[in-house]
Formats: sequence, structure tokens, C-alpha cells
Amino acid sequence: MLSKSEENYLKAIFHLSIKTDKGISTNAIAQQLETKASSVTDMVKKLSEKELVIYVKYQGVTLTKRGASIAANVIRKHRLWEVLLVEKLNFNWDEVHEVAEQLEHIHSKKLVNEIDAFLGYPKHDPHGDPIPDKDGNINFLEKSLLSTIEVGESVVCIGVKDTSSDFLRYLDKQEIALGKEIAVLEKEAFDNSMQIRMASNEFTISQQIANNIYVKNKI
Amino acid sequence: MLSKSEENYLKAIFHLSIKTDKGISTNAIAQQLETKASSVTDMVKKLSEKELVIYVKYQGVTLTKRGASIAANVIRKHRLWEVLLVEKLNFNWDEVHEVAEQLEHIHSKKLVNEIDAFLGYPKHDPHGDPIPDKDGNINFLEKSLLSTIEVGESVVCIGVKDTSSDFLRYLDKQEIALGKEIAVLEKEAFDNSMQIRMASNEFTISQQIANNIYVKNKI
DNA sequence: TATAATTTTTAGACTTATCTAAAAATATTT
DNA sequence: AAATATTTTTAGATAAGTCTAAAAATTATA
Repeated sequence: MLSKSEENYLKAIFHLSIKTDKGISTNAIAQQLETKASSVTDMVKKLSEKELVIYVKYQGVTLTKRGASIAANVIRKHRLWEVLLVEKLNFNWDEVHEVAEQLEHIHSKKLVNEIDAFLGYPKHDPHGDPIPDKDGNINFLEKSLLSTIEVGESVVCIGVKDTSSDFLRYLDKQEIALGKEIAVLEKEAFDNSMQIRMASNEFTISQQIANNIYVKNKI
Repeated sequence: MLSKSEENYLKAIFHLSIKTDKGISTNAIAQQLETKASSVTDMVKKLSEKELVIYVKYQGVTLTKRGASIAANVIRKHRLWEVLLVEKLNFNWDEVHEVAEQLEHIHSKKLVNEIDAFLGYPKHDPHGDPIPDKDGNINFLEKSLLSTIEVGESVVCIGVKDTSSDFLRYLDKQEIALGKEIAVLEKEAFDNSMQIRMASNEFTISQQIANNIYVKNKI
């Protein structure tokens, strides 16, 4: 059974691997986990001996099948716990992350699967991120940033990029949530702020906001 | 914030303290935690520096107020998780312990209190043991072992002493559960086995069984 | 109350995961 | 391509928690 630390390294490498096909650099992992590069080297050697990553000195690492599967499972647990916290235990979506970081390391297959069933086999966590299935398969859906949507188009909110409390609370205040429809009315060339309509509400959001909201086309 | 290990030591000392007012010996703690006496000495020194126990060399330890409160809180979490697992997530009462041992170390006050509310503020865990309240108060109710009940009396099952899977599965098979009424019909002087009636079922149980079932008088 | 048995503590070692500082390799500039 | 900058690795140190083996203290026994 893997330690909490080993699981966190695999998870970090998994997340970083989504954006690239190249090996993940020591520094990138260190930054993700807020640790030092030397610590990463040590751990990566250990994971390599366990055949969970492929590691070539100075060339970065990639996950093996088994490593990726374990990482996906940790992410599955994290996201299922987040749904449980929000849907059954009155957590706000900006409060779940820290607790889910602890809960994702609980070892019990039965527990995860029972929670999955209890929640009705959810497909996404409260931030709109897809929940891997039992076998570690994960649906990366085609999503765009709201900032890239043309004037006149209408889209549906499906997730967030930034997950800081400040940002999530802003969204709550503006009643921007998963599944809500957003129409882009106007863009200001000067600062790239945009005028949007949600239901019958019209208001302006900055480029920074629009850059952190994922949307997809309406059906 | 205390480590998992520190919490486990406090919990062990708390449990051992229920049966006696004397200091808890190093060996007793070592046995409870399946570790070595020398490890206990080290940890007990550390807890003493943190003023969670009072430790006098060669004289054993007792919990301070703060130490007892932390221990009760860990036990509170353990037992609330057990209720959640059994009542909402289809665990059998012989499957909960191992997972609850992990879950009891999750740090989140909100989480514990939300689970408490979600379950309707239960007073007992699935084994009949009382759940400490938010302030660490715990109700030790007057309970007797079934083996001490006189012929002709009728009592209610309120808990178990042995919590091994074998024993709990035996109880399930015989449909002996918390809240069930048990009438003592006969005792065999030779081996102390007893004839009991539950609902309309009559059967015999050995002294070893009767010695591991807690009961109280009917209302 | 000496002696033996048991319990408890100490001393030193090991493991895991981390860090700092220096050395080695790779990448970037000029 | 040589010099410089950056990244990565190595070497050695530290902290938490555990262990074994030996020494010290306490308790039980004869």
C-alpha cells in the first residue's frame, strides 16, 4: 500500500501530464507540491523502483499504466468526496478542497464504491471536473474558456479553472454556477472585459474572471 | 495539530483509563497499540511535554483535561463515522472498524458536526458504545453482561464486548442486535450455557457468548 | 529481606520524508 | 562554441516514529 506522500506525487504527475506528452520535470512537480526539487528526485527514484513511473535522470518522469491507474483512483476518491461534502454535508464548493485532500487517502475500496452509489454515480465534481470511473478512465471533455467566446454566442458553464475561495465566493455572489447559461453580449476591446447575460441579469465581468470559467456549447 | 500516532496513544490511554483510576502502565499501552514498551516511553514523554498526559517515570500516565478532551473527540469521530458507514453506506458492523480507524484522524470540525447532524445526532455507535458530545462528555451507562442475568429475567441488548468479525457475524446469524429483547429461560450449572428466547425463537448460547453481550434492564 | 522475575527506561540504530548546500548536467546567450 | 544561467542530482543533515538490546527500577517470591 502506498503512503500518502507517494499518492500525492502520482497525483501531481498525473495532473501535469494532462497538458503535455513530454516527461514531467522535477521542478514542475516541486512547484505543484510546494516542495524542493531534491525531494522530488528522491521520491521519483522510489516510485521508479516500484514501477509506477518511468524516470530517466535529467529527463523527467512519465507515469506507467499502473502509476496512472493509482493516480486516477486517488483523483476519483477526491472528487467523489467533494460531491458528498457539497451535496449531503452542506459544504460550500470553496470549502471542500482541504478536507478532500485528507479524505482521498483513505484506503477502502468498498467505501469509495458505496459513496459512488450513494451519490447516484455522479460524473462531475462540484467544480465541474470529471470523476474517473472504477477502472481509472476519465472523460476529458472539450471545454473552452469563457474569455474565448465570441459576441452573440450563448454557452453553458461547466467548470472553473481557478479554485481559490475568493474566486468561488465571487461566483456564488453573481450566481454563476455549473449548468447555468451565459450569453456574451459585448466585449470591450480596451481591457477585454465582457458584458454577459444570465437569465435576465446583465452585468460586466473582467477578463480575469472570464479567463477562469470553463464553458461548452449549448447541447 | 496532533499526528495520527499521538492521537492513537491518547485514545488508547483514554480507553484503558475507563477501567481504573490508577496511572496507565507502559506495558498496557504497548499491548493495546501492538507496539513496544520502549516506543511507548518515548511517545509518553512527548505527550507529557505537550501537557496532554501526566507522566512520572515508572509510575504510568494519566490524561490531563486537554488530553482527555482530545481523546474523546477522536472517539467521537470514530463512532460517528461507524454510524455513517452502517446506516448510509451499507457496511456491516463487523466491517466498520478498520475504516473508522483511518477516518477518525481526518481534521475538520465542520465535517464531524455536519455528519452528526446528517445522522440525526445519534447517541450510540453500531456496537452500542456511547458517542461523546462536542465537548467530550460521554455517557457511561450501567450495563451488565448477559452472563450475569438471572433465570426468569428479561433484558435488552445494548452492546458487545468482543468486536471480532467472527463474533459479530455469529450475532448477525442469530439475529441478536442492539435493542432486541432477550429472556433468560434456563442456565446449565455444568458449563454455564444458557437457554434464551428472542421474539419467539428459543436457543442455547455458551457462556463465552453470554460473556460478550452487554444488556440493560427493560426501561 | 535477599533474590528472582518483571517492568520500564535508556542508548543507539533504522526508515520515511524532508531540507540545504554543493556538484553535475543541461539549456540558453552572447 | 564558449560562457553563463538554469535545472537536476548528490551528499549529508534533520525530525518523527519505531525497533532491539542492555541497564535500571520496581514488584513478587522464597
